[in-house]
Amino acid sequence: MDPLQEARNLLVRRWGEMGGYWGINRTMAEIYALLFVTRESLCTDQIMDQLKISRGNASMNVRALVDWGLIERVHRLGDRKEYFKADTDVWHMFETIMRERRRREVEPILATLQRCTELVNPEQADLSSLNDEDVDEFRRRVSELMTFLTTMGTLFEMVLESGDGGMKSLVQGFSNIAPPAPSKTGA
Amino acid sequence: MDPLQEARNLLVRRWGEMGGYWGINRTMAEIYALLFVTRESLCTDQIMDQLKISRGNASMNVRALVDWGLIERVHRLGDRKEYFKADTDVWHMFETIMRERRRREVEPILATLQRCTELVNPEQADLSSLNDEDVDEFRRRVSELMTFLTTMGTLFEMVLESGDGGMKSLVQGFSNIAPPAPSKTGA
DNA sequence: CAATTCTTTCGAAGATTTCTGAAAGTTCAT
DNA sequence: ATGAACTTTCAGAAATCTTCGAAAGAATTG
Repeated sequence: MDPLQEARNLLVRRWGEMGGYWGINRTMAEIYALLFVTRESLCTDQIMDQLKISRGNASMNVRALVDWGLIERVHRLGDRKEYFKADTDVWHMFETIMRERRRREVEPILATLQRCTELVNPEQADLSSLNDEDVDEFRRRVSELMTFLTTMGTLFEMVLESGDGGMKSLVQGFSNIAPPAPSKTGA
Repeated sequence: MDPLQEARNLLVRRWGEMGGYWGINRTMAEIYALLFVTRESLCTDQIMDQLKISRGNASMNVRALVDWGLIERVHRLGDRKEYFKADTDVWHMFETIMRERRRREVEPILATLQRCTELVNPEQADLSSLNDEDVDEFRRRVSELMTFLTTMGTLFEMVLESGDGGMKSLVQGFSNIAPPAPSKTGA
């Protein structure tokens, strides 16, 4: 196998392994990776063939990737097959994934935290039989969590808003305020 | 059930549901949540009882949480049981989780990207039979990904370095450079 | 040092997720 | 309308992940 193909395979496999951690399944991750490392667009049969997966599996996961906006359909003149190519704008890919994750992971928690706050609000519930300290501590912890999640959300929006270039400004702006970040990039 | 208990249960269950997305299993997430919403420390039997899980399961997951540094063992005078309490410093919890995730999810990818770069380095491999454009495009994409991951890593270090207070500076510093972030906190 | 109390391990069972492949569906050219 | 080319669906099979619970292992005490 030529070095390019070897490199591609390596990346596809690794990316697939990571897929699990990223809330998407291995195949979906592999398909995305395959398209990411391939210059021309690929059709379903090529994907099936390269990744050794069934037609059904390929179809389902390609569709999911299209739904997520991580890959797009491409049509070639005089060819009825559908081809697919990856969105190779890394920032855009990041934004897509993060938004989806926030929607699925952070927002439900925020809603629950909100509800928890209401449940222990003295104006809405009878707390007379409860230990004050327990209630206070609970309120404190819930509130800290909410503040934290909200702050992170804001930071996230900031990062997205600033994009690739703005990111540098952000890093720049920060280094005037705090001591230089310790470069922990070992090796 | 009293409102406080109801609120606790709600949060524990929701947190557990989210666990899967966060690369930890449901039980581990539930145990952490239970300790997070409980002021006093709990022993294994109390955890088993409240979450309706087996001793083995409790033991395994408590250990994992201790390993991660998300909860800690507490000993009570004259009591041989081990009790556990959550690390309730939300920032610290965040740091712990993110470092672990980076170690497991980002670093392996970076290593692979590094290796990919080497594989298509003309000084180390014979690329003469390959299409130049394919190789160039591959190099470009791999390099973009590396840059992106590294940049995010730096941002991450910055955020951690700055902590709770510094975070505000960061947000502050940013708002001088870019237009105010659109508050997308719907509802 | 033996009884007691508590913790950990681990194989099997159970639950969940993912994948396959054949069949049904769709689209398009003729 | 028909048939060829291509896509989607879905029920069962396979793989993976999680949990249980009994037994083994430690630690502590009298």
